[in-house]
Amino acid sequence: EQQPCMATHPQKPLVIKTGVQFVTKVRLLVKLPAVDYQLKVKTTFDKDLPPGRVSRQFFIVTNTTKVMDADEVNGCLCAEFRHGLKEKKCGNSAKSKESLLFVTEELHSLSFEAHLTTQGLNIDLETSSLPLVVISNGIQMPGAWASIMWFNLLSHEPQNLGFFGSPPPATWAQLSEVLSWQFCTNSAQGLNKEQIDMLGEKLLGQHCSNSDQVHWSKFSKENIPGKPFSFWVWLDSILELIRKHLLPVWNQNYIMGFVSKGKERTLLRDKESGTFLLRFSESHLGGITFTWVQHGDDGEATFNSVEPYTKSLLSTLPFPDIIRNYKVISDGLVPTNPLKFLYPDIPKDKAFGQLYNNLPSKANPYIPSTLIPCSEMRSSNVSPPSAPCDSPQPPMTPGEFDMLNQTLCFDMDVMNSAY
Amino acid sequence: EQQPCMATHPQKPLVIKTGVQFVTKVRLLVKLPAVDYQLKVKTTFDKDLPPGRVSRQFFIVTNTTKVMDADEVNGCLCAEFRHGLKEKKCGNSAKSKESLLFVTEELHSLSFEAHLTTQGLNIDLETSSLPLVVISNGIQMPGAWASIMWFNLLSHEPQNLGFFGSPPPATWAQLSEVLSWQFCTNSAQGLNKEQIDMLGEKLLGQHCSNSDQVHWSKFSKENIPGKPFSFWVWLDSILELIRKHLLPVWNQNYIMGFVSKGKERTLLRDKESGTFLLRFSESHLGGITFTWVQHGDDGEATFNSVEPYTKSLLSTLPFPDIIRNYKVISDGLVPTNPLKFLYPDIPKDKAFGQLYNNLPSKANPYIPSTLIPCSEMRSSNVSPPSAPCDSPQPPMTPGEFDMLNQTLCFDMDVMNSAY
DNA sequence: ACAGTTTCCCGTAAATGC
DNA sequence: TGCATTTACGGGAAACTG
Repeated sequence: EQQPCMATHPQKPLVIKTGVQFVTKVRLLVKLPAVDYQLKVKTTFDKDLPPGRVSRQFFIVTNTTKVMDADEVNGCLCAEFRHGLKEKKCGNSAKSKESLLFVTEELHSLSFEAHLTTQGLNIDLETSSLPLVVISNGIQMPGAWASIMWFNLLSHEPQNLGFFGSPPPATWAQLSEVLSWQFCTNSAQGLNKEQIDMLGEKLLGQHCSNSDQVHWSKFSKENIPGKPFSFWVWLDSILELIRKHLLPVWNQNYIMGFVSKGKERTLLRDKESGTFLLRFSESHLGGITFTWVQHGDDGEATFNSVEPYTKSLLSTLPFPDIIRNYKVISDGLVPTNPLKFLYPDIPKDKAFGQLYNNLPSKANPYIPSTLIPCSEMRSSNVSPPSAPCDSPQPPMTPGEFDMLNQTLCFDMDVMNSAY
Repeated sequence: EQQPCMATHPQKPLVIKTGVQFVTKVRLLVKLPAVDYQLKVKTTFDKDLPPGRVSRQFFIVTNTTKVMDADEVNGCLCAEFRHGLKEKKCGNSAKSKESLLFVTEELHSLSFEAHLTTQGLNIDLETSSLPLVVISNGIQMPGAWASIMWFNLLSHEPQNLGFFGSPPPATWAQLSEVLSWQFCTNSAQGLNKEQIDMLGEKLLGQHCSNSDQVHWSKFSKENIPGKPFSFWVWLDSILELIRKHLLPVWNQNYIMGFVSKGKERTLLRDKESGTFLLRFSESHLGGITFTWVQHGDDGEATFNSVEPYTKSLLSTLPFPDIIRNYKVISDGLVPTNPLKFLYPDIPKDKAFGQLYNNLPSKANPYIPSTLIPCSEMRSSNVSPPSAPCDSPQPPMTPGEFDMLNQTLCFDMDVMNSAY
């Protein structure tokens, strides 16, 4: 009969940042016979908090009660809150308990209560949110969102706030679908089978299968061997790069993105000189690079990859313009652009032409100046080839993760109805 | 006997931003005979505020009282506060009064009080700050700082908070000294006579003299004719550009900076081809450009200026590297750098060599990529020459504005001492 | 509608705490 | 000491307000 609905961070609901307002909505799903008094909703944070379960306590700094109003759209009773959350600085009571958990693994909840008296009946309504993660800084968002994803993928008990005490593993079939879905919600384009296979190999090693189990720590807590970041932090940095700097290019499907260096060479080897593909950096967070093939006079293939471009550079120079203007300088010669065909054989300007930044060259007393990304070539960097791979397939379709999309709404429970 | 001292924004004391903490220090200048009780200081904001004088009211959100402590350095009694300020949202009482004034022209003050009882004497101590300006956003900082400068340059009544009701004019002699001093506090280099003359002409027209009067509105309130910003906002944008992106270049005296386009040509006309000078943009806020001369086969001089570089570009590519790598592309030819000699005749690399960014070219599988600023040259932009100018002179020395430097301290007043 | 002003909040840097 | 976490706040943009 009551339905709380919530939108916090646009892309990442269920994550709340202290000091940043978030919106909650509660709706009464049944239509009441004309009530002659006001129905008041009260919000409580961590109402049924199991004692000692969480290491941090929070309180709502804004109004916690509100009278329900008729919704403009469908006329049902509705209350919308703008809440703010602050940490209760209690003398480290339960602190250092469960200190193995990150704060991003600590689950909280919002409860909504209303008391209704009508026709001699006394009804208590109560409902609560799906588990929430509270963070204090944006750098904690990737970890927090990983928790939300993991919980909603694997838990069948919405009230189980101790979930991350011993989180169950996911199958690669489940997880890969969620990952592809992340790309769908951040862009117009999910992941295809090749891309998913590359991610699977990265996470589980070669010859992994859909039924293989992925452990929570391997997904989000432990660093990738030899790297200072976890698998999810790496992948999320790419989602952010796409969302902020590569949206048109990614949506056009021009970024192969997830492809091993070995496969990259296999693909490019027998293509025309100047054929290139775009992929994300595996060594640095949020980086994209292009690799092109060049055939020598002897027919031998040379592969070159440019140092990955990251957000700081891409905010100065959009990626299509980089591709358009990139030059290689060989001493004393006129610089040339080695990028001719987007893999497999699309002429560069045909693919990217519409994305170029056509600077209007306003008539002014100054000479316009453009940034040209350039590489000086002396020695050629060649590394060993590797095994071939499967052929493309359409991206996965969203599955049970619909609920995490856009206007995420909680299911509603009437917890208590007496008299 | 008591001395309040204050440091808020490092470069701009006496300006307080709501929601950002600021530090105040009060010192007792006399050494008391060993007191056997604690001396408590109380801070009040706008204590003796003339009714209806200000349109906004503020209050201190932090502790306003503190017990004085022996200072580590010289052992005198001292209290240091970390204060925060917030606007009192009173039902627009005195609002819209004096609405001709900007909030950055509204002066406020901090008062400090202490009560001392010793040897049968009852002494009330009180002192207050120089006028303060309260802002709510960093974009108000230039306007606020203009007020602080103008007040301290021209007022002889530290308590006259209505100063901007009818602010007196300054002579160009006074103002130009203050302006040069701004460059000294933001860098290691003030302004020389040519630079000051150019600023004077910009503000007062040609043939201006040291005794000419500059009005407050012309300095900071009215926009420069044809530009969407005032003289001071323009100059302050350059101070910020220097501080954040050009410090070494400016400190080496390599930036002529303030030079009219006419004078620029006079200087460059008979110099060798490739001689260039650096100056700030007059049309855009916080921009720097270079102009170089090129002599054709007929000996005719051509002048070119590149589109000004601003902070967003300079944070990606440092200015010395721009000068080092700048290229002009004439169709089909090898790009060349037209910048050879820094005016009058310093070989470019001799001047800027030590400031170049020597990228370490770490051994990695990627090919490093550099940004090269390039201009495509088709038509040459030439504009009319103009009158010659004086010769260089050393920068002005700081004058009465010492007090505004770094560790700014208020003078102290014992306002009241009874019994 | 608009300009002056404040609020909001991202993202980085510094501070804090364990 | 190092790492996890929070606080601080500059700066751009949206929201507010007369």
